[in-house]
Amino acid sequence: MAAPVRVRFAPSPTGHLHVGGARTALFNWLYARHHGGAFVLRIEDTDRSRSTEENIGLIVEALEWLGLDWDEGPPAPGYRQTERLPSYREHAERLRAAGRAYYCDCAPADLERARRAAQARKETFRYAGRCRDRGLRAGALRLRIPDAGATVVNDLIHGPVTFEHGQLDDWILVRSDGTPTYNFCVVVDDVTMRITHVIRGDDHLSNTPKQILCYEALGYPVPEMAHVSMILGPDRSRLSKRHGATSVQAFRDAGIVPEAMVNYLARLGWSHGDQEIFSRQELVELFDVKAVASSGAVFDHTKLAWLSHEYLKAMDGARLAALATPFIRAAGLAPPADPARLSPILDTLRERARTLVELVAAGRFYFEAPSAYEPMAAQTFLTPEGARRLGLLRERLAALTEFSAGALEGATRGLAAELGLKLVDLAQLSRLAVTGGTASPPIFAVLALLGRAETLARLERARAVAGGAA
RNA sequence: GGCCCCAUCGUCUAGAGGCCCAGGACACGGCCCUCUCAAGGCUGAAACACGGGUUCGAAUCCCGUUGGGGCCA
Repeated sequence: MAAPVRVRFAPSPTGHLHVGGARTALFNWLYARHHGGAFVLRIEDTDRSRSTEENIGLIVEALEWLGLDWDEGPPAPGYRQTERLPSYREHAERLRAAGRAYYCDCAPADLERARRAAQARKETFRYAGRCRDRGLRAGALRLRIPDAGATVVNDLIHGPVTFEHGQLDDWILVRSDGTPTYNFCVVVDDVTMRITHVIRGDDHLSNTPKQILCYEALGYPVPEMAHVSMILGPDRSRLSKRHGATSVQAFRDAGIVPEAMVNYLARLGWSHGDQEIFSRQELVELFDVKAVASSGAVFDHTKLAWLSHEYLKAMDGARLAALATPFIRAAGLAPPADPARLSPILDTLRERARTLVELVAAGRFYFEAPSAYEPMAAQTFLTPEGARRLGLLRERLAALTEFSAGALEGATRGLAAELGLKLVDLAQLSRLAVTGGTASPPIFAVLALLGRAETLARLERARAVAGGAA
């Protein structure tokens, strides 16, 4: 029945993908996948100064990290506004020839004066229409807006939103220097790319009636519109750099799991009952743009970190190893030569870290011996008595035939009992010796994973330090 | 300033007139478990911005106020 769904994401390449843009991209992508439609990526590079190949590459990279693949778009040609100038020119000429647009040569200074005067009178500024019927052959091209009536935006999220034509002015389609304006390019692009649903940020809602009038003047059907609310900072103003890191890249580098980012962004403004965690497949099945909230949403780093943690805990070992390896290297450490050793190590860490960065920090000692001991703990544990206990423990563990967590625990418990100590005394002592700190995964698992030689060496080193402190 | 949007716990939200003296999640407090840290379990505190209507009955509908956001720039 209806034409196949075609949606688009049209970022301007400003150097990074903002999370707000990422969410808009996600909603478009989900809508396309849910309806078996097409997701188009279009680069809005009218501002040539910032539009470099490199910046476009960054957008592409961020979308790929999120797993949002597009059916049409770069690197194929024809999906950048700078490549589509002839199309804008052609549509502008059509409007002019049909009398739906006209040239205007009013001086910017005069217009500015009129704008200020309108504001002083507490009225909406509206172009007075001086050039409407002058039949000029050059200047800025303006769209003729009806004086009476109103245009209704039937927004999928907000419902009908009415704009009186008296509040709209004959906006400029093409500047006097021949460059098309943003609002005009968007209309022409959406029309020529046969976009059926425009899902974009709330900040474009005010421009929508102007665009609708342009569609109508061109004789094209108006696509469905859905205006998604903004993502806000803690002060409830639109989230921006002054609120801290806001780019998708920054979250990736902070070690957020990509699936968690997608899940979080989806849940920001959209919900499905009480469910918090959604697989990508569930998202595609359940997402409906009509269920997106119409109010702004504050970005909550803590909840994102929680979700990242949930994904870290649940993902399979191979995937975790693949995700963690670059972060281990970035920390200046080397993953074990035998890749099979990595998974069990990661398994002891995953429930102790919310991000991949935290994961590496929590497990640093697996990859290098401690270079120092936590001072407070050293003071209480690395004493002459501590040295004696470390020596005994080392002896006991060296005698083990099987260096497993179970055997290690048995031997340590035995020694603790003999010395009249609690297990915790020996556990913390060896934890400090082996990890340099007082918090780690279960110590016997750590020792087993480190292996006999490394464990004994670290116990011995700590014993020497404790002895030397005597 | 004009126009437009928005308004439930600190935050994300459920709620589409009676099921709600408002549910879930994050964060926070307490308890349990425990070799540390986590994880987990139980548990606590925490909201319908305000004022008018409509209705037998409103978080839910209408109007206004206030507050926030966006566009015009």
